Amino acid sequence: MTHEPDVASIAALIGDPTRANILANLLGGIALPATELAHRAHVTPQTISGHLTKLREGGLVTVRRSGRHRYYMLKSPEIAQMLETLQTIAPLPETPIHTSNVPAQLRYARTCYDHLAGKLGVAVTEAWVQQEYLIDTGETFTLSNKGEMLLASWDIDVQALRKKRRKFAYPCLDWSERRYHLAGAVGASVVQHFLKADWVRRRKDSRALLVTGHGAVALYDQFNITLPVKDAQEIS
Amino acid sequence: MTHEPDVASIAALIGDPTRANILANLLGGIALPATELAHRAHVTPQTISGHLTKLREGGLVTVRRSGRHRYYMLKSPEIAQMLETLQTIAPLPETPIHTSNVPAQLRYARTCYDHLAGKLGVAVTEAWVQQEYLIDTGETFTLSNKGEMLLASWDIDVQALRKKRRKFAYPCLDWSERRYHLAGAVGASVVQHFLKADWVRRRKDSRALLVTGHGAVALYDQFNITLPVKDAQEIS
DNA sequence: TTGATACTTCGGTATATACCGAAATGATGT
DNA sequence: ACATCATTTCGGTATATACCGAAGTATCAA
Repeated sequence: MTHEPDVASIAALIGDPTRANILANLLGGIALPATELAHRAHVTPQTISGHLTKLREGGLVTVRRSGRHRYYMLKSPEIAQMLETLQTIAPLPETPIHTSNVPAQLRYARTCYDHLAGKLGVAVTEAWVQQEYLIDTGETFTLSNKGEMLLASWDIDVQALRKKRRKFAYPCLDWSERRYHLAGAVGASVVQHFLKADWVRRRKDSRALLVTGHGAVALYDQFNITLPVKDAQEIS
Repeated sequence: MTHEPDVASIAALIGDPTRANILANLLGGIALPATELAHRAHVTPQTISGHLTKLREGGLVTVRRSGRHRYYMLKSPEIAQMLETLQTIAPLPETPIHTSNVPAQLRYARTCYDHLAGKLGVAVTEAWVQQEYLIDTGETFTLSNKGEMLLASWDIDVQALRKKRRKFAYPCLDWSERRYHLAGAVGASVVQHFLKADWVRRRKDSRALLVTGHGAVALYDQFNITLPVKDAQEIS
């Protein structure tokens, strides 16, 4: 009938609550086995298995086999970006007065597929713009010379990042903060550094991040970033 | 349970084939009455009415009442951009050997919400980049001085466009051509000029555009753009 | 081999919802 | 007032599909 792309089929894939849950979990950027995804979605493994094959047939996720586990992950950064775009226009469920602990952690610091998000992501991005490591051109971020030197000092090969097919650096609207954070190839490599330097650690069971005491000091010393320390930061 | 945005609900909205059809038609940027949408989707008015209220409750479309008609349109350019993003990752249904006439028209020239797309959109964009009206920075388009003068000569207030909250100029991946065309505030005003100058006309029943003979000459004279003329161009 | 774990396939049920026919509402023109 | 057209509401049916229990394959560790 019509020869336009079949938007409906993939939207329908995302449209099921359980599958949306799977995708949201994979937005953490890490590969997860089927059972773990089943646990998080509160359904049985059979059910998750069915959903995963559909997502795979739809081209949204891929599998990597390792022994008797099968690790599922998003197929490409483009898929992740599409999901982020969806998140920005999706309604945020109204927050109860006493917001529970778990979402607070997520709001505090998390990974958004492969870059920093949450209060931490926004704080770092805004500090860098203010201190002119980054230049906000309105639709893109550009690295200043100062910024290039910073990344070079972290052993990040900026030229290699530029050659990648994916976007270099752009502002991604944060759904919890309603402000922009740094995404793209640069954003991804920044998270890698934060993890390597042990400024943040991944929590086991969610895509929330934990800022270490060490990391908090470093962020303050180097970029004058002060974060609210009260939330759930029990690592020394 | 989770406090993340409810991606599933709006994805489910887009996930129904009939509703996706509605949204695709509204991507033409024009407001359409319910009956027209019903006709295009090959369903009865009752059915469309139900879908439209759901889309309205979901915040994807708005209504403008005019007499006994109700004109529906996409609620915001952000919604349009999200749909375009979806289109780029959605599978393109395989084209039959003898591609029918209607999709050929769409592939030839169409509006994508409010800017040019299809072969025409890509041709104009690439010509402008080559002739340095536009500068392709990879993730954004910048207007050169030459480009600013061109738009000024068309009575387009470039400064006013820059002040708008929406993106100024960026490349939008064309689903039919698999190449980029110009989108954003600049793209929208360019279409307005093309229509005002009668270089193109809207077809009544789709978002395909018709290039006038007058327009073809102008495009060739001013930008050295040659378009395949064979397709469905019966206007002198 | 036996037993355990990870995952998939099959079959049946239960729920959601897209669709249409019939009828109500509302606006327009005569 | 009446007839007409655009749109919505209601009720009933038919189809799709998410879910789980049970059983089957595959991998690993004794």
